[in-house]
Amino acid sequence: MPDREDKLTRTTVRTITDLARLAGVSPGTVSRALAGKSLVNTQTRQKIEALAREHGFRPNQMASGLRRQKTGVIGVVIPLGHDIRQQISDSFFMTLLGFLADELTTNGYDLMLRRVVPDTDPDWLDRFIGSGMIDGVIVIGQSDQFERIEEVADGYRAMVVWGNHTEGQRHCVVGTDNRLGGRMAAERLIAAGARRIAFLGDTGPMEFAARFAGAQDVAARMGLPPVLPLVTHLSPDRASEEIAAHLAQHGRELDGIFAATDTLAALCLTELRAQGLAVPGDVRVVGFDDLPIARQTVPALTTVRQDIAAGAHGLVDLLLRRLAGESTESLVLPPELVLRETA
Amino acid sequence: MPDREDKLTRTTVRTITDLARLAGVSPGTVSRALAGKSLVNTQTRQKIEALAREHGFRPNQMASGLRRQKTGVIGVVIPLGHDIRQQISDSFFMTLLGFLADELTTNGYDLMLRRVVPDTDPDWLDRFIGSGMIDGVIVIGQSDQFERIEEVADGYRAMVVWGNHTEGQRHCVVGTDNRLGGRMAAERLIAAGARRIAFLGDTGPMEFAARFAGAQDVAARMGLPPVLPLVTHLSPDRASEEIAAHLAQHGRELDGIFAATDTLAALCLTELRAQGLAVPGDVRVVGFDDLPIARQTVPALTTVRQDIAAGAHGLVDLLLRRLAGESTESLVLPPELVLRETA
DNA sequence: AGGAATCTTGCAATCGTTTGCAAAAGACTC
DNA sequence: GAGTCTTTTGCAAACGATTGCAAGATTCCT
Repeated sequence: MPDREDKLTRTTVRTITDLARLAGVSPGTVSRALAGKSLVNTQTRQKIEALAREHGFRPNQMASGLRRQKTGVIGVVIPLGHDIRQQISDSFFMTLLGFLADELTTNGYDLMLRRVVPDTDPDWLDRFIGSGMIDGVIVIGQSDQFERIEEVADGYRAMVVWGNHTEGQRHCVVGTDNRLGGRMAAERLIAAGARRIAFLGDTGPMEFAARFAGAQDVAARMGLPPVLPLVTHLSPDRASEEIAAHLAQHGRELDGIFAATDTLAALCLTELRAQGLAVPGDVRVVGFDDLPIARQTVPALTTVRQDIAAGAHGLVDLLLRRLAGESTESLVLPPELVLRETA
Repeated sequence: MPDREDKLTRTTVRTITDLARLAGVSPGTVSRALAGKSLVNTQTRQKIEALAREHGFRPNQMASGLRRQKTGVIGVVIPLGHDIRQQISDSFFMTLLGFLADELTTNGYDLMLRRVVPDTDPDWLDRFIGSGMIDGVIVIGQSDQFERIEEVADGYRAMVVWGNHTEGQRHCVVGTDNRLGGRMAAERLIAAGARRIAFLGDTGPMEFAARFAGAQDVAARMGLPPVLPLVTHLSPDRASEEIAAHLAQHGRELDGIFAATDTLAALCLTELRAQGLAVPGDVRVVGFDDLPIARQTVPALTTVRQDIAAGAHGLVDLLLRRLAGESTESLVLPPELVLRETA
């Protein structure tokens, strides 16, 4: 086991100073060599690099961060609204998070994830920003914290938010055009023969409210009765019964359901079947998101697609631009209707 | 807008020294007051706390971390094996991540997420650990990096891994008893009438290999033909066609399928239907994980449940113990068969 | 060869907090 | 009122890397 032996006898080199001693130069030179600055003699640099590699030396990021006043870390924060349990496993957010991790890594940043409960911690955003641990922050979902975010945005530039765009808002946001998406959903339901439409989900969060409003737009324009809001929680366990109850009460009078998310739509399909309602025969259904599950429901779910990868890309791109001092406009992504079998 | 005005005229207090000047004490005292140490006079402390609150002061974590040699951050790293695209949105990992975030937050830690590709970056683990940014690391999934992890474990204690337990391994691991789970799955398939069983998924990763082996155990014990491995990728897009191809070739000779994950099982159900095979009439199916989707397939999926919440709790608990200097055993969680309609 | 120009390097201050040590200030005892 | 204990505080040295400045080494030119 020569390797083990080696490790023990070899002087352990933790700091740049250790390495400097070994190389017979000053710490400053080592720092410059490792940073790839041009001011170091090529031979010196190579010698230092070799030593560093040999001893597996890595500069301490904390110290470096402190001195340079930047950390190379981007904070990603998920504010949990009322419905705490939901978002923990929400496929949409999690998928977005995955893409974000990719994008940030590609750009040389690390990702610090924080889930916060604004209700119990009103200071959530300032605290994260003020911690000195992150160079910028991406907020995933406005939840019910629109105002708080606006306030912070006035004094802090390195922030981009995933969510809904509202006319005249001050924080930089990336998100799908939810209202348009809502319109597309309603139009499709109507085109498929629906006349009495319901919206399934929570109309509280801004994004959902916008989807609902979009559907409402269309119903009004077409002279149909107003869209009926069927309010549910978003976590699958609670939503199931709620959906069942809603359907028991209103199922027979409805012929179209626009679900706020694919997850809810899938649950709804299950319940519809349980209650003996045919899809799309008796009731048409349209979801939102186009998560993988949309392809696997029976029948396959017609839904409004959000381009998650593009969203993640936009978030990171805008944030980096802002870090570089640019001021950026919000980015509104177009939704896309994906026709399958439920409407 | 009195608030804005206020913010501008108020001297901005970023450092502990600023605050000290304001309070008329030394920086050291401020530090002690904010840290809640008992050595400060109560009145002094209150005065300092009041000022800190008023000016929204937060100590710089970088500086604090550097000085105290601990960061309050736990690294979570997801090594991506060959099948890079898969894990990005893999529900299982993402759900685990959500629970981890909860557990860590509860214990006062932040979470730094890193996705790495060991193939292109052999140094992935050392680099993360050596960065000085994290107090400990949780590795999600051994991927094909078992050896690398073992090596690191010899010299670094603050690490816990989610994955499969192997007799005599040196790193601390938390995970489901995959082999037992595999046995349970096969036993159920057989009890439901299957005789010719296939394993659907990648047998490369250790966890899956163990599940496969478990099924194999049972087939052998019962004197049935060996379990047929149907190898697929794990990302839904690629897996779909692969499953279709497998079924086209072997579908008629099989009467039981054990899928490595629920995601694959769900895809498989879709394909089975497409090819006109009845479930569970012609073919019985059992999945693994018990993700939310298992409840929503048609027919609903019988599956082997992993307790993700318990897993996350175990990972964090063991890691904290190790940080405290304890040495800990690995934790093997029992799987649980969830009977639904596919077997 | 002398002097200017260019490269390399070392020195020391700095980032913002924490903490051991010792001084200062009270509180108490006899 | 002097001496002993406690509290409270300030001082200054860390933590480990970066960087402006200036000195030392080279090279180049005339």
